[in-house]
Amino acid sequence: MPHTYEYPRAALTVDCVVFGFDEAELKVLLIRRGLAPFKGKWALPGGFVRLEETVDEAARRELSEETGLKDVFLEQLYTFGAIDRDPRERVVSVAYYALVKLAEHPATGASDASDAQWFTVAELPALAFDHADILRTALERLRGKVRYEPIGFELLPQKFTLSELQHLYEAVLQANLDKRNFRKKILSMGLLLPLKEQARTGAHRPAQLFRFDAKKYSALKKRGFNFEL
Amino acid sequence: MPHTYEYPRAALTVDCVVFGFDEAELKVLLIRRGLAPFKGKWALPGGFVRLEETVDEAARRELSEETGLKDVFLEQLYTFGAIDRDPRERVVSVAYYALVKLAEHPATGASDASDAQWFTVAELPALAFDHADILRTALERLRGKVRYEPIGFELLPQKFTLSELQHLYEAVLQANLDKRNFRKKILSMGLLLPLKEQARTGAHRPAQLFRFDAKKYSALKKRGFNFEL
DNA sequence: TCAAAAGTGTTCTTGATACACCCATGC
DNA sequence: GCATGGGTGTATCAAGAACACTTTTGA
Repeated sequence: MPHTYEYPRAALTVDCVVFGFDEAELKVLLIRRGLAPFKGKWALPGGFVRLEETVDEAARRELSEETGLKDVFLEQLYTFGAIDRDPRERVVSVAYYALVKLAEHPATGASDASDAQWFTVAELPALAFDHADILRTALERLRGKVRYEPIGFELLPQKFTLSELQHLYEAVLQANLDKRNFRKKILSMGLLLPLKEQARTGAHRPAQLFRFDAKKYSALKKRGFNFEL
Repeated sequence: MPHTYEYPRAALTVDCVVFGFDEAELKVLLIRRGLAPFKGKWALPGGFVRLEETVDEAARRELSEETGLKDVFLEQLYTFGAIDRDPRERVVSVAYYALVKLAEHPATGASDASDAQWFTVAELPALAFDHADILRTALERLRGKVRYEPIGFELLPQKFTLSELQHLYEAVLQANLDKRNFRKKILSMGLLLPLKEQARTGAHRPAQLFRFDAKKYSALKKRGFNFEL
């Protein structure tokens, strides 16, 4: 059933930059394209926006369909509207970025998409369309936002050690942080709940486990508190 | 000449939140709608994106056509993609915000649009569509961004006094700032060039005029400098 | 007993805040 | 000469940065 309009219309898509964190490395989830154009090339998960869903819903649906990921942190990033970004026709894409707890999700997702794979952000393959631009924009946003919003926790398991948290920040910000100062600062905010358990991993002293206290954060935020690292 | 597509498509528009600053007041430029829906209501300037222009270009074109404003600071804000934001049909809108030097532009713009008018942000009329949401988002963005990027200068004439600059920040941030501390901080960045002229307005001591040194800022930025107020 | 990561305080420096008076001008 | 906004310096306090050793565990 064809649809006709008085004026020509751009197609509208969503694309998702999915970040994960694993073993001190920041990673991105890419999908190998099975169809032209850019067949065989790696690309961001995404697809067309349907009329009966919001743009946000489209992003969640495509993420779920192409990578199996659900209930993840997802936020709109930027809209890419260059004329020739898709060689076939005019396509405007609303980009999102997602943060997933990599340890709690299967390595490549329960996906019906042919091929999904995590890549270290420092070792990315060539990407289809303008997806390299989108990814760079997402990285800049993540680097900026992680410093003044407690979104880093979205990349860690619910229970984590202070060292894991520090390594996450070091990976995202590409900087070395002082262990004592980092702990002092993050603990002084009172947003980390120490758990009774300890992590026992390897031939070392076991580390205290914490979880992020989201309720306390939203209560503090209302009173004007600002997370800042 | 009708255009036919296999799947139905949303229409794509741009909307612009235009900020100005005048006499210690932050203002927004609105347009009175001449057509249904929301006929007679105030709305943000904006319109449909054409296939032969980028989304950014569409924003600039609509701004020029509806308000007469050209060569202003313009930055993408957010894309609004709720299903029923336009009662006629599915319309997704990429919102922008603009900062204009109000003193250097005519009060209501050399506009072909019937009716354009500046409103104080504290005294806004009811707005068409979801434009109140868009405007609120733009205000939040402006409040956030003005603190860590030197965009406030886009709202002032090229030559300005320190008091004018301070009043601008006080209006945007809705806070009172200490005069001495403000001057110390802003001058210590070395981004304001004192001019030889002085402002002579009223029965007071004339104030030193400055201009923002954009070249110096971009040079410093490359070396890792961060503007922050 | 060794390797490997966990944990812990103090000093110094820097930047933020608070605060009050004289200056130049037009009327 | 007075009203109005322009312009200036210091003392205090809080937060950030730099820095090294002991503890606990498994192998």
